[in-house]
Order: sequence, then C-alpha cells, then structure tokens
Amino acid sequence: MDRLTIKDVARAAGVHPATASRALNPLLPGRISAETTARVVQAATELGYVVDPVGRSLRSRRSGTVGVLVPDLLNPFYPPVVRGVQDVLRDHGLEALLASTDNDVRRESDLLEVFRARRCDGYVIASAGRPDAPVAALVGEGVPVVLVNRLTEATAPSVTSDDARGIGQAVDHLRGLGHTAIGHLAGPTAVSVTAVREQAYRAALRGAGITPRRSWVVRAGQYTAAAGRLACHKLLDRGEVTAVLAGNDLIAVGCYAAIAERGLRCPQDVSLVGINDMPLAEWLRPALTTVAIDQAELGRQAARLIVDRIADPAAAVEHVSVTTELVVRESTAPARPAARSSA
Amino acid sequence: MDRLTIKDVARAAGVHPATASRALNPLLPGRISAETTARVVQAATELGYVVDPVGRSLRSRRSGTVGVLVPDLLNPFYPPVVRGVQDVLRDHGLEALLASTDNDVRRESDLLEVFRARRCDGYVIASAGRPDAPVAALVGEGVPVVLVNRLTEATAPSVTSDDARGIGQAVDHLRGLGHTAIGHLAGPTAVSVTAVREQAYRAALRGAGITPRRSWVVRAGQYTAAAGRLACHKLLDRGEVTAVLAGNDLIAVGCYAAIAERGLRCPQDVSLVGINDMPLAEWLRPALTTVAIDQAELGRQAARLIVDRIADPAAAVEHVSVTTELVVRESTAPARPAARSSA
DNA sequence: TTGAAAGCGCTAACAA
DNA sequence: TTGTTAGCGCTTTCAA
Repeated sequence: MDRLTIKDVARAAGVHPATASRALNPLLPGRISAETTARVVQAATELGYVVDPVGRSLRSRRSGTVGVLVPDLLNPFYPPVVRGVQDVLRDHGLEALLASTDNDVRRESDLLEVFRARRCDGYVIASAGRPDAPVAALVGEGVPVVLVNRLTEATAPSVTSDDARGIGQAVDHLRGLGHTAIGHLAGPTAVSVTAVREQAYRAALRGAGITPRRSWVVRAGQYTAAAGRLACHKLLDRGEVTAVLAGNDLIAVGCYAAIAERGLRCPQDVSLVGINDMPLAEWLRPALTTVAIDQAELGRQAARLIVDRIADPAAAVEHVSVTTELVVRESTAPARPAARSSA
Repeated sequence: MDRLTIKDVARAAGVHPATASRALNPLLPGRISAETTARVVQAATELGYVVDPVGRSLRSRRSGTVGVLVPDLLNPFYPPVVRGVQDVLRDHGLEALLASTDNDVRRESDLLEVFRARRCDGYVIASAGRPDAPVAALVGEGVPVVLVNRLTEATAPSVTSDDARGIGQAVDHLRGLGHTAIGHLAGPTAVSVTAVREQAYRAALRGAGITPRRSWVVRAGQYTAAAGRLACHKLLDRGEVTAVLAGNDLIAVGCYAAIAERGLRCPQDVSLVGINDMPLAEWLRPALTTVAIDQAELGRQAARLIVDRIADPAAAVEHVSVTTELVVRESTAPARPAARSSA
C-alpha cells in the first residue's frame, strides 16, 4: 500500500487532478464550484489524503516552513518564545524550522544558508546580535523577515518588549522603598537589548530624581549566572549601592550567590530586581522581584507578523511592542538607614 | 538572477547533470572518476551551488530530515537533549524538525502525522508517554525510530539514562551521612522514568540495608516545582523522613519552598537530593545535590542511533545507556541525632 | 468552471 | 565510468 496522491483523490471524485488540487486550496485563484469542491473534499477525507509538502513545494516554490533562529535554546528565555511562535504558525498550517546560533555570527549565517536551501517562506530571527550582514542581506532581498528583541532596523518588522516600562516601575518601586543608590548589572554590549535596558535604567533614575553614577553600572560578560556573580561582586566592592537591577534573571541568580558570599542578606541588606520572570524566578529564595516579559506573547506576535508578511511581502513594516510589568516578590525590601555593605 | 541548479554545475563542468549529481554524492552507487568528480566539485564550489533539498527529496524519497518529539520544551531537561541531537545530525547533513507534545497523546499523533507528511527519514521520540499506539505503529511499519528515556520497547533502539546508578550513589551518600529514613517524591505514573526511578530508589535502600516503607513515597502529579512543593508538604506531614530524594530537580525546587514554609532548614533539618542537574541547580541556595544526567549526551547518542538506523533500517536493535553521577553540593548534611520535624 | 499539458530540481534505473 | 530517459507529486500556465 503506497502513499495516496492527488490523483487518487481526483479519480475517486471523478475529476482531473488539477481540479482536485484547486478544490483543496480554496484561496487560490480559479474557483471551483461548490458541488465539485464538496465532492473532492469528501473523497480526500474518506481516503485520508494529506498533501505531500515536497511535491507542492517543488512546484509552488513555497515550503510551508518558517525558519526560526534563536541565540541560545539553553537560555530559559527562548523556549517560551519558540512555543508562542509554533502555536500561531501551526494555526496557519506552517511549520517552524528551529535552530540555535550560540551567539555566533558565523553559525548564524551557516544556518540561514541551510534554511534558505530549504526554501523557508519566511524567517523569525531572535538571535540577539547587533545588525549583521547575513540578516541585512536577507531583508535587502525582500525575503520576509521578522526581528525579535533586536535593535529595530526600520526596514524589517519587529517585535520588542517594552523593557523601559517595566524598568521604570522597578526603579519607582525601589525608590519607594527608600533606595537612592541603585546599581545596574548590564549584559554584554554585543546584545542589542543590553543598550535598551541600560538606557531605560538611566532614564528611570532621572525620572525618579536620582542622578545615575557611572560607578553604579557594571557590565557582565554574558547573560549567565556565573557572569552575574562576578559582576555583582565588582559592584558591591564599590560599596555604594543598596539595590541592584540585574540585566536579566540569570544575572540575578548570580547575584544571590555573590550577596551570600559577602555575608550579606537579600533583601535586608541588598534589594535585587531581575528582568524576564523566567519559569524558576518565583521559586528562588527569596523569590525574585522581576520585570515580567510575556515571552510566549513575543513569539505569538512575531509569528503573526511573519504570517502577514508572507501573505503580502510589500505590506507596511510594522513594529510591535509587548508590554512588561514589574512583579514584586521577596527580593526587594526597604533600604537600611545606613548601608552595611562598605568595607 | 535565479537559483543555481545542477544543470548549471553540469554545464560548467562539461558533464551530464546526472554525472554531476553523482559526483556530488560520493557515497551513492555508480562511482565517478576522480578527475570528473574534482571538476564537478570545483564548478559547484565556484558557482556557489547548494543542492535543492526539495527536488532531491521528491525524487529520492529521502528528506534529510529527522523528526524530534519532546514532551515539553519548557522543561529545562529537554533543550540540552535537543541540542545534542542537532549537533550530531548536522554533522551528518541532517536537519531536525522539532516539536513539543505537551504530554498530550493526541497532540503527539497529530505531530507525527505532520512529520510523516514531510517525509522525515527518521524519528527521535523523547515524549515521555508510556508505550502508545502512534509510536508503536511507526515502529511496526519499519520506520527508523529511536526512543529517548522511554520504557524500552525491545523492537526499537533506545537511549536511556542509567538512573539506577546515580540514585544508588545518592542513597549511599545519604546513608553515609546517617540518614536511614529517606523519602522519595515520585513523578506522575504516566511518565516512564517515574517507575524506573522509584524502583531504583527501593533497590538502593535495600542495598543500603534499609527497608523502604510505603509511607516514605509520595507521588507528585507532575514534574514541576508546584507539584513538588505540595508533595513535599505531604511527606513532611508524616514526620518520618530526614532526607528526600526528589523525582527530578524541578520537584526539588518545590521542596526548598515547602521546607522553608515549615520553618525547617535545608540541609540542617532536611537533606535534599534532586535528579538531572539542570542548568540552575548549582545556583540554588543551598546548591542542589543531584544526580547528574548528561542530557546533551543522551541527545548525541540518540542522534547517532537514528543516523545508523536510517543508513541500515535492518540493523540490530541497539539499546544505549548513558551513565549518571551524583554531584554533591550543599543540600545534604549529616542527619540530626533527633529529627526535629514531627509535630 | 474545468481539463490538458508541462515542468519545478533532482536522481534512480537502465543503457552504453 | 558516463549518458539517457523518465518521473517523483504537485500546481500553474494555457486553452476550452
């Protein structure tokens, strides 16, 4: 017993294969009578026919496939994004091809090559590099591309989280607790959200009537707990701040360790705020106060945009912003009258 | 400027397209002279030709694609597995199609349907359900399938982690610290590793000269921190155990919360051991003692097996076991002379 | 609205 | 070892 083809369906319905094909693709030009369509659809259903995407793809030059590129699948930020993308794509009969670039531009361009060979209809690119040549080339050729959480290039649609809003809330929250010396552990400069968050942090401080100092910002080499731990030690060595805004939750995780290693307590001695609200954030002790980003929503919006773009590559370039919200848990507390941290 | 085809390469090399095709696929029957091969390869390289997988797939009935099914991409256990799979597949010129079943058998069979339509050359199935119909059907049809961390069906190759080894080490470790009442928070019965771990736990206790009691085992409804917290409360309510072996690290995360909520301390009052050594395990406070499973290795081995199986579907069915190792951190300590836990 | 014919890019089968 | 031929399954012309 071999695989069913459109010919089998056509024969069963008593029509030409081309007619059957058209009946099963109702949106395409060349409409078929309701009767015929019904007959074909019934035949297809009864036989259990499913189109062969390979044959279709070869002829139609569409693959029903979207290439999804993330910088690091091991970072808990991305799986929910991917999930959101897949859910929406599936609703539109599209499949996601997923790959992780490991923050490597060379690898990114290799993977794009592979995707292109497979004739992806579009691309969702969340790899966090600054504007880079391969992606720019793609966009330049008019291939449908949606950027997620990347420095917005006006030429491609994008989805970003409105980090500034949540960071503003975080700073206000800390200010309300009496903190006036608030540090920031920024991520690596190679990642575009880093700059966004750092600027939002400075703006929020000013908005709260605090003049940010250079010495309050320490750069973590990566968005990892290990890098966060080191950076936090550096920041606390300076003995100025009573609260820390970590560049993301993984960096915050490193802060817990650094704070404890110095014999300090969170939140009594140092208040800590993360960004992302990753799955385990509420389970840390103390539970992490953090700027929640709805990652799945980022993914869903990205999928929506790419679906639109595939349907009409010439449509206006849309930029979507997903709102963020401070989630207050246990890692923030009123500032001590006198900071206990300095040497 | 259109896409390059094999005809372009053939023309440039002065040979027939079929010859060019063969030259670029050295493993296939019908060997080509070294000279010709060199000429073709050079032409292909110079022109920047890459085969069109769609055309190839239609003709050869191979897709260069492996369907990878995981139960839940949001569970930190799986991303490293996926990563391992992808790395090895890529070395063999194969791509992974990835999907998450959400522990839903219905969804699993839908996804397999999609994969089959795309003519995957093989399947790596890590969805954790007990032996189920769709997968059994696949195996029955002789389609290359590799099972990861599932109840071994002798008919399909499989990769499992040797949980018994690490669990044995964990129990010995606790015994050595003076614990004799060691509880276990088992996962849901629907997941096949649950039974494996529970049995290993009982066997290890007996091996350590301890008679396991029924009341020492509580079942968590899911492999999540929330379920672990509830189950841990139940276990501690019984006031018997001084140490807990959690069914996995997520369950262990819930235990931290439960222990703290009862005014107990880990590890002074209750020792805790997890299973998996997930990325954040070492960053929890206290750092989690856990049975490390090399998830990426699970993935790599699975990929190796599926590659072999695709090459020779009739080859002997191989079962690979990946070793586990106890990682001692800070969540385990000597048993207190008198347990402080009971009411 | 439907049918006829052609061909997407590639490689398997056969022939030389 | 290489060339010839044909066709994988589908959809898109073009014609009726």
